[in-house]
Amino acid sequence: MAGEQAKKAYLAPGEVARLLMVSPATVRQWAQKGDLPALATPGGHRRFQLVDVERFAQQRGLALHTPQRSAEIQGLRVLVVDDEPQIARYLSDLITSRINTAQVEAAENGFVAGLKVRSFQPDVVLLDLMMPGMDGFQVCRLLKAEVSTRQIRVVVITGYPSPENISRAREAGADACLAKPIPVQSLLDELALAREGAGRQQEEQNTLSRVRNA
Amino acid sequence: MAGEQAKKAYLAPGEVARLLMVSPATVRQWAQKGDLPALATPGGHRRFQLVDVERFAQQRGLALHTPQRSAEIQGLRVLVVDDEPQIARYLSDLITSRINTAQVEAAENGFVAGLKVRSFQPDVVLLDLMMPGMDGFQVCRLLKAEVSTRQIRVVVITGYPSPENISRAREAGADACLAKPIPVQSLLDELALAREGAGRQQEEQNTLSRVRNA
DNA sequence: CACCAATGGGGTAATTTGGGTT
DNA sequence: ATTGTCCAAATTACCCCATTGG
Repeated sequence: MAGEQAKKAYLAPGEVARLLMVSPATVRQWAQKGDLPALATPGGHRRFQLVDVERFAQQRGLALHTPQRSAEIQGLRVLVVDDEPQIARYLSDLITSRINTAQVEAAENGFVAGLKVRSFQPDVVLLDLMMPGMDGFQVCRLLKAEVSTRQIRVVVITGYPSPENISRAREAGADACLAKPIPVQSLLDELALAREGAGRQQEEQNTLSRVRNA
Repeated sequence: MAGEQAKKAYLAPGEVARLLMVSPATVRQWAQKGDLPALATPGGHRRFQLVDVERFAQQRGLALHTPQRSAEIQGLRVLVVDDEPQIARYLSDLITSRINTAQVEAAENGFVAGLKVRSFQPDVVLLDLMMPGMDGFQVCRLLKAEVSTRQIRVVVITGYPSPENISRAREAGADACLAKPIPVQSLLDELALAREGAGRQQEEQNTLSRVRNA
């Protein structure tokens, strides 16, 4: 599980405040009113148990404490990087027809790809290795070298799936490597993996709820 | 303590409103409609994550209100886009030696250029027209087509300053066009212009830009 | 034991927010 | 589509001193 929670015996008011996205003063109010169960140190300072905090958040906050991530809510975001409009179009249609919540954008050259990596913030990048003026391996390395883009799943697509190319792609950080013509099922499998993977990056907000609307 | 910009884990509605330059009521509407993802405190108040706000702003083409990042305060930010490391290095050294507050970064290909346009947020882009796999004219058009990048000054550099190239560059939105070898004074003039322009929001729309040659 | 910075407690006032509605 | 207004509730700011944990 994602929980690397080093089970603390108790939480200080400040920690609880950060957890609940509220100021320490507010936590104190809750504790005073008895809404949030608290223990006390000999000196009178409050200590809280994680269980109590979670229960409290669930009761008052609108149920559900599953910290769903963007891919589950907004749909998987896929960036197709290919200089051939036909292929880009084919991939885009393929994906949206199979995963109807997916959002797909295309980049026909390196510059647009770079822009969109930042602005579209894809969960997956489908990257053609052979593009004029662009070294796909280097793109992989760049994406994996930076924290803000490291978690993007990179699926490399190549027309020359030589062992050397595949191994180089892997070394460069690609998460998968598909040969042309695209094996549809494999592609969908990769997207499914990305969809699962997109659920991380939650840190302390496990006890919070996504706001629900009609 | 200069580092007051500590990354907040969450944002309150009011902060988001100031960030997006709208009223709190509007933020509330967006959150209610589900356009802007929100979390909730146990008491029912909404909290937002910076990532979500940024993405939302991006989708709508809104600009985030960054207090002030004028070139006067932080120094001019220059992005050199050239595939020849020597030239990039030469330009970088030239600029930093003449304008000692300037910050210069280089991009050796289109992908890196795209990434850095977003992450480095330059005031000026020095763009080599002739780069493998990258159409400089199109890069101009892309930059000038979007609100968030429109105010970046684009100085095109070309080894073939034919009338046609110059006119095409201008049509594509380049603010200036310099021929190789680079006329140093003209380059510095352009940077000076950018430095003036970077302080204010957009003001005057320079009808045309000058073309300079050695 | 004293010192120290960070944090917490009590209490109250000031500010902000959600919701309904204009 | 966005903003202003009203009210009650939620949240935070402040002041001053005690506790915590080195």
